[in-house]
Amino acid sequence: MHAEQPVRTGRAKRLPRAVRERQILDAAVDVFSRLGFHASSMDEISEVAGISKPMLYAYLGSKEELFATCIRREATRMMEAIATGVEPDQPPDVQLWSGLRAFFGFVGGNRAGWQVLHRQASSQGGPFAAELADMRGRAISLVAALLVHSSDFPNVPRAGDKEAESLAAALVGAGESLADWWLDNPEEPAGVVAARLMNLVWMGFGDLVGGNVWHPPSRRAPDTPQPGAES
Amino acid sequence: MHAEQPVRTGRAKRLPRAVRERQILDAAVDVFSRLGFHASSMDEISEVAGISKPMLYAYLGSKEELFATCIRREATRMMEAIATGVEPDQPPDVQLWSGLRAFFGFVGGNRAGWQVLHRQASSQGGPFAAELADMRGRAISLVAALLVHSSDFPNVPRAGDKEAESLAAALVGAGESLADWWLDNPEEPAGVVAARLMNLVWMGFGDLVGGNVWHPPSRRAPDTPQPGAES
DNA sequence: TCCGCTACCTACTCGCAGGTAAGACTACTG
DNA sequence: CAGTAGTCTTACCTGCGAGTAGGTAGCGGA
Repeated sequence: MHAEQPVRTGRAKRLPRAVRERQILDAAVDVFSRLGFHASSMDEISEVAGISKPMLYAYLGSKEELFATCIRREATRMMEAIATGVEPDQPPDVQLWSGLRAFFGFVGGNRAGWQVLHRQASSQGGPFAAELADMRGRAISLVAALLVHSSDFPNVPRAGDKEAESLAAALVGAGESLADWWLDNPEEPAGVVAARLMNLVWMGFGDLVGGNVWHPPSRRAPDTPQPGAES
Repeated sequence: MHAEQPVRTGRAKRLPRAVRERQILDAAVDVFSRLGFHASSMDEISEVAGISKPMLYAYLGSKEELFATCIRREATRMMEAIATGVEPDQPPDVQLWSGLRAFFGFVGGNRAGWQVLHRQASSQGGPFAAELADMRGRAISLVAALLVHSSDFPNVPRAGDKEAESLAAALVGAGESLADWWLDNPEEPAGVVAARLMNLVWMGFGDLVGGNVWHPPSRRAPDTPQPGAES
């Protein structure tokens, strides 16, 4: 799970600041994800990072600043992964599908990052949750734009945008929760989890219990869920 | 939000143990929900409860035991609220609808309880998360049974149960997330939030962008979302 | 009215973890 | 070979909060 550095003795090798900072952030994400914000000690983080505590403070400031930096880094990585994965000229369901695959692919390849980003950040109050809320807001806007663009909401005359936005919030929330659930049930590959959510939000239970499933255009038989990216 | 006791001076009124324990748990849920587990001090909880710290230890044991007791109490309350709200002889969509209304009704009336139950418990590791996972497991089983009972899953020959269970997990997760989202956007009434999730999971985006919405049987016109229970 | 029990308190101990002071080692530059 | 800038360390201070020792006050029973 987390790479176990051999116990450090004596002085660490001299490295340029940028490299050290990356190492420290990696270590911090690892420790925060395993222990949570409060239970993580700066001593432990510095030990995992292979340096001594004052380096932490010299480079990353206080514990809270360090945590915020972790959150920002992981949030940025995730949004970039999604933005890279989605194909803007496709029909809406395919865009949604590729977005979901990118999202679950990222989570699968960055369990620790997702853990600290979502679970930890949301449980600490104040600026951390705000940081997270900002990222979620961007994701919601993305989905909402997709929905609004893809069709009108004929039955909700004036509130179309708000309606779309809150549906998008529900979807994003479902994705976050399913990702959390996946952390505890890691045996399934990313594509299967993504396909499940895709079916749920695109088809709905009403269709699914009737046997209608969504499937990507022209690839496989309708009844096999898309394997997709591996965990 | 939380009832502000006047600053206590001198000795508290003598009360039977059961009553004190309830007071203490109320105070603990309040403080835990606002500050989180680690940031909450036993001093603060005892102060809010209107008693002195040794009483906490005498009645509720250690801080961890106190927290676990809070979680269990809130979890039990929530499952009871849902079980009471659902009507077993109705068709599946109506059962789901009433379950969702009961759930969001509970959360709306117990913001602090939900906060500590979900956000706090899930972010602390170990036994607390396990406690929560147990409750979630029961909720998932409930929904999965509903799905399996309501119809076959024709396209997934042998894995029907597992498929249903993981869809149920996604739904429960969506509900949890939407409830969290609702904590930060509390202006909407419970019924509207419940109706949104109902539409999402029952109809799916595929229908919704086409203008098809779900509505409770024989109450209103199909195009108005159900206002439902008030916050 | 005295006993004993339960509710309740003040006033501590003590370890842990965030944060820092002050200096030592390395490498580059002239 | 100085001088300087940046890297890195040991060894400490300090406050906060979990948990406790030991004692006081009200109440019910005989």
